[in-house]
Amino acid sequence: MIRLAIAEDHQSLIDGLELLLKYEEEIEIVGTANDGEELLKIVQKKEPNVIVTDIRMPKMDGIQATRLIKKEYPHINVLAFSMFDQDEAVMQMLDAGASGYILKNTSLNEVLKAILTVAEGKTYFDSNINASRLGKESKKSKKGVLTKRQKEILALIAQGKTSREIGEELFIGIHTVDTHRKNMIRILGIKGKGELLRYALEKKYDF
Amino acid sequence: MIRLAIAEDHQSLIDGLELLLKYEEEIEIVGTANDGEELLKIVQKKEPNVIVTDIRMPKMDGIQATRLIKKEYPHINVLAFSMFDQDEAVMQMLDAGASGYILKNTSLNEVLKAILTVAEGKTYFDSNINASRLGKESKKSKKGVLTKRQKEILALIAQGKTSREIGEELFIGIHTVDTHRKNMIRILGIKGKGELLRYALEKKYDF
DNA sequence: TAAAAAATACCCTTTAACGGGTAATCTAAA
DNA sequence: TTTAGATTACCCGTTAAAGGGTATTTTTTA
Repeated sequence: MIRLAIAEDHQSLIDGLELLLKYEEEIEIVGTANDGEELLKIVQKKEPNVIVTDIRMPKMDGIQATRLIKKEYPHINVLAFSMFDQDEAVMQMLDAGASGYILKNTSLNEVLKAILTVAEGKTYFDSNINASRLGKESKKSKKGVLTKRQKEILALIAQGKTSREIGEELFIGIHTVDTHRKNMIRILGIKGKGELLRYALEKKYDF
Repeated sequence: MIRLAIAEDHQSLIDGLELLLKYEEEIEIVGTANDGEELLKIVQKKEPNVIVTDIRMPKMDGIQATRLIKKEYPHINVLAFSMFDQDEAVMQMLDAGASGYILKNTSLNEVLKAILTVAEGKTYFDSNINASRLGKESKKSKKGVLTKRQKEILALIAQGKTSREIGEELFIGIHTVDTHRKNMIRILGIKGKGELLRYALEKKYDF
């Protein structure tokens, strides 16, 4: 029997999942939440064994929530459910302990398949996610998380600052900023002119 | 009888709506789309009388799609379904001819109520939307600063496309795209390398 | 303490995106 | 129907950023 908890800030999507799952006899929805903090409460009270969670949520994002949950309840299988397929989000979610990752632009049937798969302790990844690319990066860069300095620079990039301005602000050379840029591009597996800025800006909306 | 078309880039949400509506005898879903262009095709082929559409979608956003649809088929009632409650998006959608506006973080039941309401030719607005504030704003903001073509190009810029790619997609020269870029920069009063991309991305999430 | 990771800095080349013009069509409104 | 606005297209030059390296110093961790 799957005791499922759902965390997702769009109530309409939760309602849809509930409609889908209420005919699945092996699945019982023990609770739903609209943010990460609510999810934690449900986990404590209702003891689900599978969780479907959005990444970007108010109050506490899915990554942080997953990390805390897996620390206390390592047996719970977490399935990430996100709008975005950015490598970093996937890797962070994996690092936090998630067993699967599906995108919102897939069908509910695939969601169901994913839930059943992770419930068995297996992993499930959306077909749109390039797992090999992830694997490659994750070996090289381990967690795929940017360093403190890199995040600092990324934040300034998101503010529209140029390498020169960033260098002045952080008291480092323009070359150094450029090196950080290039390293981030490599780690994140992105390419093209404005992609890093895009990433920097979208990141806010990702998590 | 309501002949309903749904446009929404998250298939999971479409599936949820379908599950909800399949028990409503007065509603028939005649088609679903994952982007604006698909929606236009469905409208032509299936002649729905009510449309539920996301605002932010690939290829063509819901505002543009609504505008085109209302021009050809003014009897169709359009219900906007969006993540965001920013005034500008609501106003643009109204200006495009939408009859209602609901947020994704509402329940599916409210979605159903909204569909039934707009189907009767009435208007339905999410309780989170301050209608009076909208009226005040819409007077002074006229119609939005950028032209149709410019917005089209801006949307592609937001997708990270280069001028070359945009030109290819719209069957115009790279110089033309650059001219549009420069005109937008001038009109919007921005400056600097990535500012237009920044603006494009911010705009996108405002909808 | 030795090894790994992070942060610093420079080299080179290429390219997309400004910034600043000019101008021909084409479309729609006055 | 004239005129204004929108769309198309090109010229020049400049610059920030990316893509490819290499390399030193500092900090952290095993």
